[in-house]
Amino acid sequence: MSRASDRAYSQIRNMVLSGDLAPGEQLREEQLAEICGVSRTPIRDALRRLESESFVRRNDSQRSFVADWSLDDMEEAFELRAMLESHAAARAAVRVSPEQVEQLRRCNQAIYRAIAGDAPDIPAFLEQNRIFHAIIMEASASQRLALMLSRIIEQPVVLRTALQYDREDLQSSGREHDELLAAFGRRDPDWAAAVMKSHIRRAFHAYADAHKRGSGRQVEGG
Amino acid sequence: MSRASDRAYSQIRNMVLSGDLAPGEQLREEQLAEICGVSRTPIRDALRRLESESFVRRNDSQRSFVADWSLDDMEEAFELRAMLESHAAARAAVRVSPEQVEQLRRCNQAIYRAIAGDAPDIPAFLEQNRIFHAIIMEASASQRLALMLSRIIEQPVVLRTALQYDREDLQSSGREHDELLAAFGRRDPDWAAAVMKSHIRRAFHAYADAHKRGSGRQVEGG
DNA sequence: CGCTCGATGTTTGTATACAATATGACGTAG
DNA sequence: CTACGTCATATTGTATACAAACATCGAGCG
Repeated sequence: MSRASDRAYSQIRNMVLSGDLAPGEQLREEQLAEICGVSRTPIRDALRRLESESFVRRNDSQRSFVADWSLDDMEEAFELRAMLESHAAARAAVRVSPEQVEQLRRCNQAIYRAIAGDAPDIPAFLEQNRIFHAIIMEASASQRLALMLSRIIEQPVVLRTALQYDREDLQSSGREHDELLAAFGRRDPDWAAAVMKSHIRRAFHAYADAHKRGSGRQVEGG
Repeated sequence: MSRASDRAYSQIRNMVLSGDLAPGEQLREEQLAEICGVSRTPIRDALRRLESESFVRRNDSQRSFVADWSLDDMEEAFELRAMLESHAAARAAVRVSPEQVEQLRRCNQAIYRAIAGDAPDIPAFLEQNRIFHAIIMEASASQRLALMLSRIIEQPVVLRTALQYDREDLQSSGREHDELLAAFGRRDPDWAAAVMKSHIRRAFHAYADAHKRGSGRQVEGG
C-alpha cells in the first residue's frame, strides 16, 4: 500500500465515498494528480482500478466520472449481491471450520458492542460487518466468487449502506448474523442461503427507505 | 479499437487464448511492448484490463503471468456462470421482445449451419454462440450482470470451451438453444433458468471430459 | 553444509514531455 | 435562426528516461 498508485486509489475512493467528489462529477487526471501529489501515471492506474470496481465510470470518449448509482442501480446491485452471497453462504455452511465459526461469533459480539449504547459506533459496525462477511466468503472457498463480489458489488454497496441504518436496522443485522451462525451450526446450506438472502434484501429496503426520505443526499462528507 | 492499448489488449488476449503464451508463463512489459510494437505505457493498460478479466494474474511483487486455469478453477467458473446466466435467462424470459426472439431464432439457425456438414466451422459456431448469449444478456436488462459475466467469467470460459466440443456436443448445444426459445415463447422464467443451467452444466462436462482425455494440452496454438 | 547478507541485473513504478483526440465556442452560409 | 464547419482549448493517450523494488546468485560466515 505504499505505492503512489495505491495511495491515489485510496484517496480518490475515500473522496468518492465521503461525497467530496459528487456522483456524476467529472474526474480529470491532472486535477486528481495535483490533489494526490503525484503525477498522472499512478492516477491513471487508480482510475482504471476504481472503474473496474464500479466507483468510476467512463464515457465513450474515455472521460471519467464519479459513478452515479440510481435507486434502480442499487436494487440491481443488491439483487446480484443477494444471489452471490447466498450462494457463498450455502457453500460456507458445509465447509466452515470450527475456528471460523468461533471467529464469526466473536465478530458478531463486537457488532453488538458497537451498536449498544446511545451513539452507535458506525465505523466499528461497518468494519466488523465487513470482517463477518469476509470470513464467510473465505469459508465458501471460492476465489472467483470473492473476486466478483468485492470487485463489482460489495464495496460500493456495503460502504454506502450502513450509513442509512437506524438503530432497529442495526439490531436486525446482528440478529440475522446470529441466525446465520445457527444455520452454520447445523451445516444447513439451504437455511444459510435463505438467511443471507433475507439479510441482504432487508438491507436493500433500509437503503431504499432512507433514499426516499432524504432523496439525493444520502451520503454527505465530513 | 484503434488505440494502441486496445490493439495491445486484443493481441495479448489472442496470444493467451491461442496458447502462444502458455498458462503460467511470465509476461514482461518490455517484451510485450516489443511484440506489439508499442511502448510499455499502453501495455500496462492492457495488462490491467486482462487482469481484471482473469486472463492474467499478478503475484505479490506485481509481476504478471498468464492465468492458469485448473480443472477446479474451471468448475468454479462454470458454477458461477450457471448461476448468473440462468438468472439472466429468467429475467430475459419475461422481458424479451419479439424482435429479440426473432434474432435468437436466426442466430441459432446460423449455429446449425455452422455445425452441419463434415467439418464444423468452429469459429462461426463460437461467434454465433457468443451473439446468442449476448442477446439474452441484453434482454435480461441488467447491465451489472452483463458486466460481471463478461469481465470475470464468460470470455475465458466460453472461448476455451467450444474447442473441446465434439459433434454431438455441438448438436446438443443447438437443441438447448431451441428449448430456451420455447421457454421464452411461454415467458416462463423458471423453465428458461433451468434450461440455461443445464446448458452450462453440460458444457462443463464436455470440457471436463476433453480435459481428462487430452490432459494438459486442450488448447494448442495455430 | 546450510544460512545470511549483499551485490548486481531485471522488472515494475513514476515523472514528464509531447501527440492525438474530443469538446465547445464562434463565425459563416444557407 | 439554424446548421454546419473550423479553430482553440481541454483532456486523454503514448513514448521515454529515470527511480524503486525485487529476484537471483554468489561470497562469507556459522
